[in-house]
Amino acid sequence: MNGQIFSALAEPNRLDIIDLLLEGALPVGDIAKKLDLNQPQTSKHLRVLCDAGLVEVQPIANRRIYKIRPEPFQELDRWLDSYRRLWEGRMDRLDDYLNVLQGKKPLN
Amino acid sequence: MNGQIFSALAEPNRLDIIDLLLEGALPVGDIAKKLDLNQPQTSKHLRVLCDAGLVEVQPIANRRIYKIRPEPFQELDRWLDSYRRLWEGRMDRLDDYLNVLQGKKPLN
DNA sequence: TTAAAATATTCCTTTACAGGAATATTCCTA
DNA sequence: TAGGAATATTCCTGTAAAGGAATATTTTAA
Repeated sequence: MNGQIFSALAEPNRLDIIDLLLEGALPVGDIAKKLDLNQPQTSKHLRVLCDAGLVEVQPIANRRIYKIRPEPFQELDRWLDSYRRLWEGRMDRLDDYLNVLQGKKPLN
Repeated sequence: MNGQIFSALAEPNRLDIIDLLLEGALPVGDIAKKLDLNQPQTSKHLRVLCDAGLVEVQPIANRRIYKIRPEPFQELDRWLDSYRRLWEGRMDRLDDYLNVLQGKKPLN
């Protein structure tokens, strides 16, 4: 799992940008206006999101339209797969650990 | 979506800790040893993970056993739901935006 | 009740990063 | 081709957070 994705999404404004772009691609100015950010910060956040591969740009005339790239979300989804077993109850390794302790089995 | 989760996972060592705990609950010392971290840093990272709700503790004798809490991962999973439409091809809003431009339809 | 093991916390320093303001760049249009 | 709109970049500053070292705390065991 690529940690850069988490870093990019850790910043609240960037998470907002992503959630906004889910509704559709937008140029920088619209993003800034809708989220009440000023333009330079918006561009900077978009830069980070771009570097992390979370969004991509398509220039149209004067503007640069940003849209979400699905790939990192797919990667996140695959990573989460490993954790689904957790809440599907097939795994309570704390109990396992307790058993290890009681059975005196070494832990490596 | 709670951004604290992303912040907690943005730190590489913490992501490693989470991936390690997926294999089973462990006390601090074992985590430190397996990841080649020193003990204080490990405790500090576990603190952050705890505050974010990603892990929980159960004291056993001298030790404190850390294990993953499934809930935040479920939250992440639900959040990702909104994005699954993206890679299922039911959504290419960049095209939508282009149509808006061509059709002179206002964008709000 | 004292020593030692396991863990948590504090203090300090350094670094990364977000925001603000100003400016540079790019591209269209008249 | 000059001006303006849209966007990107740079510089500066303040702040949050990570790592190291030392120390405090808790719990067990003798």
